[in-house]
Amino acid sequence: MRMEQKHCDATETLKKAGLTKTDQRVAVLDALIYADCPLKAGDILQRASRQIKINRVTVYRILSLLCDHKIVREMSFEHGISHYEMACVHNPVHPHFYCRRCGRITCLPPLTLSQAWDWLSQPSDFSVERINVQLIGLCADCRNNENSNSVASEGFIKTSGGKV
Amino acid sequence: MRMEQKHCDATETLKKAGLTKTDQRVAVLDALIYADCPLKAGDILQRASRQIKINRVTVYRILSLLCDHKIVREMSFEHGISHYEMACVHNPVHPHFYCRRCGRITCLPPLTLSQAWDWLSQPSDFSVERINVQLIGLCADCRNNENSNSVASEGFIKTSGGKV
DNA sequence: ATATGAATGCAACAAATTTGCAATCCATAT
DNA sequence: ATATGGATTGCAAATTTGTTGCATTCATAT
Ligand SMILES: [Mn+2]
Ligand SMILES: [Mn+2]
Ligand SMILES: [Zn+2]
Ligand SMILES: [Zn+2]
Repeated sequence: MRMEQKHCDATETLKKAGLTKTDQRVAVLDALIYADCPLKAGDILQRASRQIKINRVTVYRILSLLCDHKIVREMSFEHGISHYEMACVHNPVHPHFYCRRCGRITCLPPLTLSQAWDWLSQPSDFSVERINVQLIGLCADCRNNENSNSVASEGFIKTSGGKV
Repeated sequence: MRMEQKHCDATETLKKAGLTKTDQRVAVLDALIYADCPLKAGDILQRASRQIKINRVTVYRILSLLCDHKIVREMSFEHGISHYEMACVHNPVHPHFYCRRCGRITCLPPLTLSQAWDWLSQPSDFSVERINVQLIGLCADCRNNENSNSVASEGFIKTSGGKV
């Protein structure tokens, strides 16, 4: 009787996605697989460097690749630093808490929005001051031009969305 | 009979907050007040520069000030660029759509999370691929040290939050 | 009008991320 | 096992976003 795995396997993950296995990719994946919270690119470089030789730029390229393949999720809070976490079956989508003072990010259990808003009043482990809801995907223009190499934003005013 | 205003007035906003009125602050506020979507610092510099002489650094300092006074909201999507919008009575908190291809941000009407998720399936103006929910505030450590000048993150492993 | 603290401009700095290109590696076919 | 060619990586340099220090200018109360 086989035990259910708690974590993904880096090598299997790459194989399933049809990606070449390299030491650097395995090390980056391992850093994310065994992390207990979302990591910055710098965190990942640091952890992967304990295992192998890897360059900062390579970390960014691997993260970009893994995000494209939806193996990894990217998220960005204030102060313009991206954080990354596994997007595998062991780590379904969930909200996050960002501390504006120390910058730590904490994964939260699934919540409805009204439950989330309740945290604004109810004291808890966190003092929630506000909530951002971000829907991410393709706008109508970009959906139509998905395969074209030119980006819709070229040639028109970038910030021309409509306030609803 | 006085008509209801659609927009805030920059001068009044500064006065109400007890902030000195300067040409630069008025120009930054006007850019945000009349924007039809959240703006990047660079967008604001560009728009304000049409009206007055203003330096890049001044834009950042004014935005920081306005955010501290909760006159303006800051938000951050992928690629670590902050966007800003008015946080006045004419623009209550609402979700946003971010196009991962062209980078445009669109303000959305208030939605429950399940309504938001419905957009994932129902084709609409946007192809929603995922939803980020960010709770922002202070963690327990930082709440206790709010007035201390040392930040909790000094001296401990920064990424030590717990995955839930 | 003058004084004083606040706000701004400028230059330099800093951190995160991207790009170009040469060197190296990995998967596949001999 | 070896050769091969495209994919992957490393390194240096550039780009982008945002910050800091300090001298100058501005706003406002006397
Ligand atoms: Mn998480
Ligand atoms: Mn908005
Ligand atoms: Zn904190
Ligand atoms: Zn788009």
